[in-house]
Amino acid sequence: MQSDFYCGTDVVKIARSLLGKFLVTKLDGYLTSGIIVETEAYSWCERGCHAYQGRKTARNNVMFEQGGVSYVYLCYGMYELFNVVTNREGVAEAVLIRALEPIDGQSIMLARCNTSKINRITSGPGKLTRAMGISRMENGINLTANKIWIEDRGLKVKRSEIAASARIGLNSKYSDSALPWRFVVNGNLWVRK
DNA sequence: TACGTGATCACG
DNA sequence: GTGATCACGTAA
Repeated sequence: MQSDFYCGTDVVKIARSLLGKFLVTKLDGYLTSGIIVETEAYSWCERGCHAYQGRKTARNNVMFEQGGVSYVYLCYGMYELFNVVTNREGVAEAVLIRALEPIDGQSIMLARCNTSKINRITSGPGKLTRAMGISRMENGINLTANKIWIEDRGLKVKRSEIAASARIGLNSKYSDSALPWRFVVNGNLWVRK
């Protein structure tokens, strides 16, 4: 996608429109890709976001850059989570990529995950980054360049095929955790159940 | 349901 | 410095 796609001011809309797009990486010399089938939106204006109320830290500072860069951080000491930063510079918003349907480079993904079963290898935000070779080394990189990018290959996901629900893993004591900002392709095999 | 795992951040 | 918390995944 071009830079202007990521600079949109409605992160929820962008999270929805990413469904059906292809996330592609060319890392360690290998090309891998998958269809995005689950996303979540995050915005500075709600409590689920690392940049809530515009709080800027060493970890989240790339969220404040102009849309079109990656935000990769370590979660629970073990998992690297990949986000697409959106909106204009200074407005911290991002979309977490939560699940993919693997397409290109499946044998590479299997090797990276040290398994022989493709089943569920990219069905979760911590798992898909491993399969795609994404780590914190890729934090802040330009998504219109040649390491990680997103392609529209013409696959259409109709509005009626998209389900919205509350985001996963947020502390339920905050009302923002109930916002319906998680989007999945209905019935897709690669969305965790 | 329980917990490994370690970086992060709000405290002081 | 310290300690609670955390956008997960797996086992059970």
